[in-house]
Amino acid sequence: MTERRKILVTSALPYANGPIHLGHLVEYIQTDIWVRFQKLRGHECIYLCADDTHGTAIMMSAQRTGCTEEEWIAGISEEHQRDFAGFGVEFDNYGSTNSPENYELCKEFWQAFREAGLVKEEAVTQLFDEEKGIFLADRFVSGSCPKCGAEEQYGDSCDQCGATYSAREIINPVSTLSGTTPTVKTADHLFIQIEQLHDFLEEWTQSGTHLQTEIANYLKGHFLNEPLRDWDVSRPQPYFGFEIPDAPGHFWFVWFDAPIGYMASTKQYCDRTGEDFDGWWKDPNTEIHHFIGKDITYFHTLFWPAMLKVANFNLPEKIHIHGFLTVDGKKMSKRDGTFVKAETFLKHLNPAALRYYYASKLNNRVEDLDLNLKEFTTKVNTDLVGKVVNLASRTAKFVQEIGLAETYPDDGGLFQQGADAGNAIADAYEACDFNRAMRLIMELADRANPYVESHEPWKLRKDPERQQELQAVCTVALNLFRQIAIYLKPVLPEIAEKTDALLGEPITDWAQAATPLTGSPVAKFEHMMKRIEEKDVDAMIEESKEENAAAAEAANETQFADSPQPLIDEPLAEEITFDDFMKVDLRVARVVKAEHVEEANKLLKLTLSLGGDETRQVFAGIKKAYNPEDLEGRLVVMVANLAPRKMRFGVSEGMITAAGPGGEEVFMLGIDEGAQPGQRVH
RNA sequence: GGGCCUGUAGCUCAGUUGGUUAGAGCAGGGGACUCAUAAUCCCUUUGUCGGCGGUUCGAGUCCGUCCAGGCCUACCA
Repeated sequence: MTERRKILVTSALPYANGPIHLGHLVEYIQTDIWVRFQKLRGHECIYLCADDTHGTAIMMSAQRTGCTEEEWIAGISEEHQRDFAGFGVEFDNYGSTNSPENYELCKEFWQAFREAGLVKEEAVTQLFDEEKGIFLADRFVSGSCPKCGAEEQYGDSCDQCGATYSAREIINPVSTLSGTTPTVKTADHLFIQIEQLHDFLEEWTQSGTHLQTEIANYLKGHFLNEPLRDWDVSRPQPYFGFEIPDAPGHFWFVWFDAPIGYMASTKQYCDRTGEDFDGWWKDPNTEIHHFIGKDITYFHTLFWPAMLKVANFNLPEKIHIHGFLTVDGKKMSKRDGTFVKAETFLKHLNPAALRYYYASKLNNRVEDLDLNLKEFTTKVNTDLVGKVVNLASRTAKFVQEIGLAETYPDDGGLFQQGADAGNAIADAYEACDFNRAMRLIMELADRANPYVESHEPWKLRKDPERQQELQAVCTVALNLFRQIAIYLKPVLPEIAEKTDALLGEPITDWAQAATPLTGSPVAKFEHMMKRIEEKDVDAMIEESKEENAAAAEAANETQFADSPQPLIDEPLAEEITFDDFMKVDLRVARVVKAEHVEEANKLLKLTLSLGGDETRQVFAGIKKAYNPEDLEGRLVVMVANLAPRKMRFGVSEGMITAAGPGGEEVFMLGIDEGAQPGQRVH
C-alpha cells in the first residue's frame, strides 16, 4: 500500500440560524464517506467542523426569541450535532466560531495582515436603521429603482431593468427590519487589499490541482481578469462577533472568522488528544481538504487561500465543491413538503438509506443532485436489501452451526475478481466519484447472487452426503458478501459492524477485502436493513408539509405575526371615492384557453370568457407560477374595462387580478362556488 | 448583458486520448426458482447520442452555430 498520508478534512460550517435539512446533508454525508474511506485505507485523517455563529442574522434571531446570542447558538449547536450524529456523520471535533481558540487565531491572522501592510481604513457610507440601531446590508433595504423607477426593488440591482447601483441610490428606501426610513451614516471600515495577492491567487487557482476545472474557469473569467477589489472585513458595532483588538468598536465580519473556525476546531481537537496543531496546519506533508457548496465558492477559493498565504499556514490541497439538492427535480419547497429537516427524516426512515442513495448519485462535479423519491425507494431496496444483504440472509443460516470452511473453496475466480476491483473502487472513492464506486461494487453483488443461484445451497442442505459442498458454497457467498461490506463500509458503517458480528472478524482495513475469511464461526443471522416502505416516505413528506403549515399558523397565532413586509414593499395607495372604485369594472371570467407565448419568459396568453360569446384575450405575467393546463376552465377575476394595450406579442384586452411580488410568487384571485362568468365584482 | 455547466433509452446515469452493429441499473414484458426482507436468477422491448453545419478515412466523443434547462455575476449569508 502507499505511504500513510496525513489528511485534514472539513465541511462548511453550518450557520447557527436554522436546522439541518436534507440539502445540508449532501455535503456532510459526502465528506463523511470520504473521511471514513481514508481512515479505512489506513491514513491518518481527521474530520473537523463547527457552527458558524456570528453576524447580523444571528443577532436578529436572538433578539426575536428574547435570549442572548450565546444562548441561541448553544441551542442550535446541540441540535446540529444531534442531527449529524443521527446520520452517522462523525466529526473528530465539532466546535464553534465563537470560541476562545477562534479568537486567538483571528488575532494571529489579523496581525499577519497588519504586518504585511495589507490593511487599509476607509470610510463607508451606508444606510442606517435608527430604530434598530444598525447599519443595513443591501438585502435589508427596499425601494424604487433609481434608473427605471420600478418599485419593490431590493439591494443593489433592479430585476425590472437590470440596473445595478448602490443601496444608497434607491429612491424612497425602507428598512425591511423595522419598516422605517433609514438615514445615511458614515463609518470607518477596515479593508484587506487582496489585489496584492493577485499573482499568487492566479497561480494557485489555475494550477489545475486544487480546484475543479469549471471552478477555476469561473474564477478566471469573473475575478482574476481584473484587479481584485479590497475586501471589507470589519463591521461597526453593534455586531455579534469578535471585536478587533486594535480597532475598538469594530468587529470582524463573519466571513473573516468563519473559515478560521476550521483551525479553531483543529486546535480543540489537538488540545484534547495532545496532538501538535502545527503538524496539521504548518507541516507541508499534511493535505487539507475542504468540502463546500457552490454558493460559498469565492470565499474559499480566493479569500481563504489568501488569508492562509499571508499568515503562513498550509494551503488547501483541494477544495471539493458540490451542487445543491433538488427533490423530484425541483428546488426544495416548504409548501410541497420537500424541505425535509434531518430530524423529520430520522423519524420515518433509515439514515443509511440516504447515505447510500446520495453516494450512488454523487460525482466530483459541481452538479446539482436530485433526490427522486421513487427512485430512492427502489434503488435502496433493490441494491442494498435485494442484492447485498440478501447474500448473507440467504446463506448464513445454513452454516450457522458448522461455520466457514477451513480452506477457501474454488469459486471460479469470483473472490479474486472482487479483490482486483479494489483499486478501481478506491480510485473512485478517492476522486469523490462515489457514483462510480457504487456501480463497481454493485457489479460484484450482481455476480455473487447468480453464484448462489446456480449452486442451489437450499438443495444441498437436504442431502446429508453433500454437507461439505454446502459449507463451501456458503463460505463463498459469505466471503463475497463480506468483501462488498468492506467496500461499502465508508458509506454504510452499520452494515459493516453487523457483518463483524455475523462473522466474528472486525472489518478495520480496506486490505481485508483481498483475503477471504476461513474457519470462523457464523453467528445467528440478524436483519441488517429494513426495506423502505413507500408509505414511510409519504409520511415524511406529509409531516414536513404539516410542520410548515404549523409554523405558519403559530406565526399567525402569536399575536398577528404576519410579516409587515408586503406593506413595506408596496405602501397603501391614496384614498379614493366610491365613484373612483366603480370606474374599475371587475368581472368574473372563465379561462377557456391558456397557452404559452413563444419567446416570452413571463407571459401566458389567456382567452377569457365573460359568458355567451363575449371573450377577451389577455396576456398575464404568470408563466412562472401557473401551468396553462391547470388554468383552463378556472374562474378568475379580471379588470374588464381596462384600455387595450398593445404588447410585443399581441393586444391585451384586460388584466387578471393577482397578488404577490411576481415571478413564481403570484397568487391569482379565485371566487367561491356559484359565481357566473360575466358577473360584476363589487 | 456577460460567464460557467448540462442536454445519450420511460427514469437515473456510464461512455476513457475520435475507431468496429452506443452501454448499465431501475422501470416495462416473458419465464424459472423458493434459501432469502413478494427478495433472487434467466431471457427480452426501447435510442434520428438536443437541432443544423463543419473538420476527418471515421464523431456521442473535436470545432462553429442555434435551441432548451440549470447556475453564477464579490463588500449577501
